[in-house]
Amino acid sequence: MKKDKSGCDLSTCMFCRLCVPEWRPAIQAHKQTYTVKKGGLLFKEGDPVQGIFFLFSGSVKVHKHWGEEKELIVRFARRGDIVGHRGVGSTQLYPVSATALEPVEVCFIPLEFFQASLKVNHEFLYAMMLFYATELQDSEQKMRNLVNMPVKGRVAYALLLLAEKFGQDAEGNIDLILSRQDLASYTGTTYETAFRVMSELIQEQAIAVSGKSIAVTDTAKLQVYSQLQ
Amino acid sequence: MKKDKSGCDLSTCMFCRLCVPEWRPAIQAHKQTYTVKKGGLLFKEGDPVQGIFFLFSGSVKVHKHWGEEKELIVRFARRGDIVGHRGVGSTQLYPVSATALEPVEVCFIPLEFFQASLKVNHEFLYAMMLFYATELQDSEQKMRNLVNMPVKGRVAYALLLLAEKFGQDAEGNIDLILSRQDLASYTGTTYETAFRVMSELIQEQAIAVSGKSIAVTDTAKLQVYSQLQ
DNA sequence: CGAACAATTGAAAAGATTCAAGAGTTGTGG
DNA sequence: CCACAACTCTTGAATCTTTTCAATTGTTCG
Repeated sequence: MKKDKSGCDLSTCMFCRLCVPEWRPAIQAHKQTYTVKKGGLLFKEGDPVQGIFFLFSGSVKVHKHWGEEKELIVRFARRGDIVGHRGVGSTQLYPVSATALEPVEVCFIPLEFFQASLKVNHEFLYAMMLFYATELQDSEQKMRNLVNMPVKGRVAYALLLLAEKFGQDAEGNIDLILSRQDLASYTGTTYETAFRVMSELIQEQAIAVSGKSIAVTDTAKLQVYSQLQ
Repeated sequence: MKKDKSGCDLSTCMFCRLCVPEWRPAIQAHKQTYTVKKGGLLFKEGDPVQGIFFLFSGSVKVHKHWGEEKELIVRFARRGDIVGHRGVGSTQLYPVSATALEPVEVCFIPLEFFQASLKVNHEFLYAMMLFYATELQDSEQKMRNLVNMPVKGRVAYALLLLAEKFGQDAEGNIDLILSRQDLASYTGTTYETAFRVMSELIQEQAIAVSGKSIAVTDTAKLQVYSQLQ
């Protein structure tokens, strides 16, 4: 791991990686690295935007709320991902919350410094634009799935996506501890329905559950459910 | 209307407006303006990305397909809006189609020139990044609505959004001729369901229909349906 | 141990889709 | 100007999916 003086892992921190060397000292001065424990909030929907977060380790869910009860998980983020960028734009408020699913180490960049960097560092700005463009594509792909797929297809699709993003061990276990409730919120359904669908998938030996982790055992079966048409 | 030599309306063309004056001649040389008739395609999902479109007049729907029958309208665009930017990113293919709802005049910028402009024009790049960020927020807002709102709420929300975006005349008619089928595709439901919901809203005098245009007559009632919680 | 919370299951209800069929519109060619 | 075909519009009824409610079991943790 290449780390800079403040302990920032250059291989995973997009911000530090993209900054030209001369800027490093300024970044050192502005960024803050700290940890958030499991269940802790990085920021909350409706809060004024303070800055951007880069994750060094751990994982978080990014979610939008609906009344007191309901939520929709928009995205999961892990080591190397950016969080809080959804606050950049017209409004001054975060449109989503970010909650740690396990202890996370974050690199926090205050908004003013982040924006100043964007203004000065063309490469970084370009990378950020591409990043937003990709996020937009993903978001709309997910939107179509939510609208046109039955729950089973959405769960299958979600598991394939998570397996790819978080990786799997030898047994196929996805490297993310995910509660049924969170899976339900991610696939836009209720806890009970998510549970029932999971049971079916286990029955069909498409997936397996051991302890708290979920394993994809038959990718092809899941692909059938998450297929177009 | 301030127009440049090629007939580009500077007040509505984000691209031309953001370009520094010295760049205008180069733009003139690269961009193409032409019209697409009603029902015509600007580009199709899966096509290789050729460039970006800026709309001078008319309106288009941006939609994703699902098998042969189903589609989800992701967004409507009008005068001044950008279309085709969803193709920018990892893949080389448009993730959506764009179809003219009425005759449109477009300013087409080939991708290479668009990207070259981004590389050179910092202001433009910054504006594009903010634009993507805003689109992302809108997309996720819509996603939450699709997941958590009943159809009636989604239709109500859609109509309020369209009224705001496209404007209304004295009678409240939204300045966009929208078929029930398109409204259904936009709200992620079927033609019949959209029809029934519209009938209810007419009954409740929240909206009115005269000819092909839809009028919002009682904003407050629609807001109740599209409300959070 | 007991309290709180997560998991599990069944049954009823709600919401939306699908199918089907008839009414109304539009456009075309004779 | 009418007849016909091809649409879109409109409505009812059956069906399916998903949610909701409710009740029971299992697990965790102070």
